[in-house]
Amino acid sequence: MPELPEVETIRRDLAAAILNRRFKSVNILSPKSAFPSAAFFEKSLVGREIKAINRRGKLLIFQLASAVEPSYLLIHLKMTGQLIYSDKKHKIAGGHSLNTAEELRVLPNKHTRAILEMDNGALLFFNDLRKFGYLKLVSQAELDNILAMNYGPEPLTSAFTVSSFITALSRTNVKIKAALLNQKLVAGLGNIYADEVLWDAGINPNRPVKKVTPAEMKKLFQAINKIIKLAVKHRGTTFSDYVDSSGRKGNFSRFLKVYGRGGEKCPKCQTTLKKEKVAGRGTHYCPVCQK
DNA sequence: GTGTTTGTTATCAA
DNA sequence: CTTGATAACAAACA
Repeated sequence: MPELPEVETIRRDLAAAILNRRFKSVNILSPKSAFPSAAFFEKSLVGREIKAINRRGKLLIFQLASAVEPSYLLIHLKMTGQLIYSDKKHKIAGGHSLNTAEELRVLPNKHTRAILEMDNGALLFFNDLRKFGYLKLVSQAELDNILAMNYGPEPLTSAFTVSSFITALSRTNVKIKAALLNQKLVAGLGNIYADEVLWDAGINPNRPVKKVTPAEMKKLFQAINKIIKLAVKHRGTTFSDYVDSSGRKGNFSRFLKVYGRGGEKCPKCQTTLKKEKVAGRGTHYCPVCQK
């Protein structure tokens, strides 16, 4: 599941590789993965230059040069999306390959939904097993609207402060885990990091937000910044499908304290970790440390 | 055939 | 009208 650290890793690597490059051709293999339509992609993206690659929460935002609309390409990986860049350094079946020998995998594969060719011949593959992810071309106004309507403060930025965090959360009374997954309250957390920050802060995922004290909110705020920062440093977590733009796995999995560890011992108190559904999601926590 | 996996949105209930 | 809880989506695997 690509969450903030995984998407940020992809953003940084892609920016280093394809900034200032133009799209030479577009091949949409799964029409439902491209909005508003495959034909619109062909017409509007070919020849456009990538001016910047930004990120908001889990959303990748490619800014296109020139004032022509649509001026942004949005890519959301949702659960199983991958964005893999190949500059043909290694030649294998089909004429293209990944950059790292140990991760070589023939592309495109049966889950490839779109292929974007750059003006230097490099290819950008959008793979998505479950087809929840998408590519979307939007205007400045549409982007502004999407960001304003759907995204709260970004961790590790000046917009994310203890007081803004507490204020945002105090407007609801859902379970704290559900609040952390709500992108409008804080952007970028998904199921893995929500569980990790709650364990770090010692808060039970089932606690209603209104019963979390200000002191605990502060611990949670600090846990979010600490864990997101560390996860970015280690290039994210690979649990199932996630790989970076070179096809490599993230290195943060070994730092996970509770996610995917139901039945194992709590690193703090040795109690057996629980796994149960909270807010409709598989949730891992320590019944003793997290109150 | 059944249950699981999750990001986001649609739908329903209170 | 608002809020919160849940279903649905898609696809593959155990």
